Amino acid sequence: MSNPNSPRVRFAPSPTGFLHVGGARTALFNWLYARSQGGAFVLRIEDTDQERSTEESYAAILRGMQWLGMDWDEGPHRGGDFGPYLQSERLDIYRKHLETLAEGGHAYKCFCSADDLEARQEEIEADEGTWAGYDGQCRHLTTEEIAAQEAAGTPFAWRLRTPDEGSTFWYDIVLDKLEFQNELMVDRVIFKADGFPTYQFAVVVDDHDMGITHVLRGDDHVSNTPFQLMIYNAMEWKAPKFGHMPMILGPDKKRLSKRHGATSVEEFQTQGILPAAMTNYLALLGWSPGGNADEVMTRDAIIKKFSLKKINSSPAAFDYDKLAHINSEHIKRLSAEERLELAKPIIARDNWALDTDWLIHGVDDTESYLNRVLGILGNRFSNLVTLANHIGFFFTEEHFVDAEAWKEHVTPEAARATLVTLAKAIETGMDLDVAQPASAFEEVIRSTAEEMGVKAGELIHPSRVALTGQSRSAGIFEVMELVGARRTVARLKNAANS
RNA sequence: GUCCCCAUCGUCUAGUGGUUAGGACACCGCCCUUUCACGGCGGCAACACGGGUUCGAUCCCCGUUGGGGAUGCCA
Repeated sequence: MSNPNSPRVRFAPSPTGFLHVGGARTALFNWLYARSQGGAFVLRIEDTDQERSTEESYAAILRGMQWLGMDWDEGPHRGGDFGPYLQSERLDIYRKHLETLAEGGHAYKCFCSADDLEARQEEIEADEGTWAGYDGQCRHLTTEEIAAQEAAGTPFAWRLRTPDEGSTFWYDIVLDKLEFQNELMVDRVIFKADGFPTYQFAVVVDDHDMGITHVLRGDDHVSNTPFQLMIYNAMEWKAPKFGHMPMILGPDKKRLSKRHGATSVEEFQTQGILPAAMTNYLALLGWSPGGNADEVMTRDAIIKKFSLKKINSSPAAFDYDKLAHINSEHIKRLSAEERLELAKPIIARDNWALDTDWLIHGVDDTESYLNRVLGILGNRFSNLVTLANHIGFFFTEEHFVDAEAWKEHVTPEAARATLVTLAKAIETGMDLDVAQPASAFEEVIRSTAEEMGVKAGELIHPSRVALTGQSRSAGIFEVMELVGARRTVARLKNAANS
């Protein structure tokens, strides 16, 4: 589908944790760019850290991507012309390119151990100096010295010989011109002593070899970019365009972390957030459709409007309230059929089903029952997880009960008496062997209230809690219709006796 | 410490060298109403500070302050 001129972008997570919102946002912007330009979206796994990479993380990241609907054109389980897409399977490629660098004199062996470096740093700092990073000790080793170290079997890493003068700069898609003085750059390691390339080297090799045209990543990579540019230069490769997006902060403007609440994408899934809503909200963090345009958008609408030029350069704070709002808006805009599909797994999970003995007016199977339940629920359905509390009492006596509401509306003597009176009125005024419509319940309640000389609300509020266990619900007459006359009477009596 | 980035309502943001600085979330009030939610109406609330440039700066430049990032043989 992609032509030679279309962009190729990638998301390159390291499998050292779950897919968190920051990573998901980065992935999303890349994905949106690819989809909006007819380009290719590549998923590459950067698992060059043998210590921290795990299979679980790898699987979790893939799950997160799939849940959010970010399909990749090339990558794990999908293949592609530029594979393999796991860096741990590309070691030969990195070694080959390292050789090129070594031959050109751009890379050199460094025999300094971590302890050596630490000792030198301490020495300098003890003398009030500042350690600015690797000091270039092995830069000028003679062939004899190198031979001696190798003969002694000293482990070594490879470092890039970086330019000492001038500056390295690029025009960032988001941040515009960025420039760094070369003299401040140290010769960082590109190949570790364990035989694996460092991120700095692998990312450059892969982005080049995979034909990546645009690198969109978090701005925590800004200071890595000049070094990577130096690798491109040493390899005599053309560098891709870079775009650094600001990071996502917590509500307190501090770096987003677990203490702020959910940070992994899968946590939001378990909190009942719709993937489309999560995608929508993430897109709004650092990007905007502009002006007074509707913020609530489907994936397709976002793709249509997406533009790199509109990416914000200032960091955004994650707002859980707004996410909840976007989520409810998405649910609100769903058709009855779509809502039904979302709700089905919830009742299936607890084996909730219609019992024909309930004698529900106009309902003959579980699906049509659920459909009616969702119908009277209306816009109170705003989250997949809280939905269970809103509909449980229609299916089971073991439903959620709000203790506070019960204490306030059911426990008082007067309330109990009222419930008994109403239960009797329903028993005598209605045929319990026939399914009854909401209007019939309304009639009984209103006339009973009149006979008692009280407002209908006096009966309605305790009834609501007695039937639903909660002080908030859909219209009580409709609730009674769908709970059925028999169970309604039973619950009113049970509540009065509780 | 050094280097880099950022700065419009509490939050996400739109926006322009001259605007009543717009929208959304949250919050408050009113309406609707059997509760809640929805919906409708209204309200509160911002250009961080100090210098320039300019006839005029929220917008351009510099500085300060604040926040963030980097400074790893992590990615």
